Amino acid sequence: MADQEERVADLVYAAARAVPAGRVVSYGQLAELVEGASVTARQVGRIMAFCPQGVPWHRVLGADGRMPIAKRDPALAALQRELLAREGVAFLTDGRVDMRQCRLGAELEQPALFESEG
DNA sequence: GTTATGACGGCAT
DNA sequence: TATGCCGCCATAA
Repeated sequence: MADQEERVADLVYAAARAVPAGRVVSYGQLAELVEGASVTARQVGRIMAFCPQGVPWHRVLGADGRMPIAKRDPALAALQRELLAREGVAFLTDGRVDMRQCRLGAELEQPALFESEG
């Protein structure tokens, strides 16, 4: 059914909306957050390309913190970086997002970073 | 039907 | 750290 595609999209959007400000998730991670449907990072990318209003699409990045969106529209990459910066997301000198501490659940995966760094 | 590419991810070198 | 390769699913040529 074609509705299945919209169904999956809705789930992806819901998962994206669940991402709090100042936090980011990778396409693959967002796909993992989606429950009730088998979604891959590719699909998330395709779906996020047509995300409606109210969806924090800027909080979705590549697994390495880069913005592949730039190939679609460099302006969006700049906008994304601006929105993330306003939310307090840390950026690296490489221009990438600091997934180490901004990734959703980072404190659960790399607690050491929050212990030594403080 | 095959090949190539894409808002991706992981592993090997 | 940087490159290269493959897997994944969907769309276009």
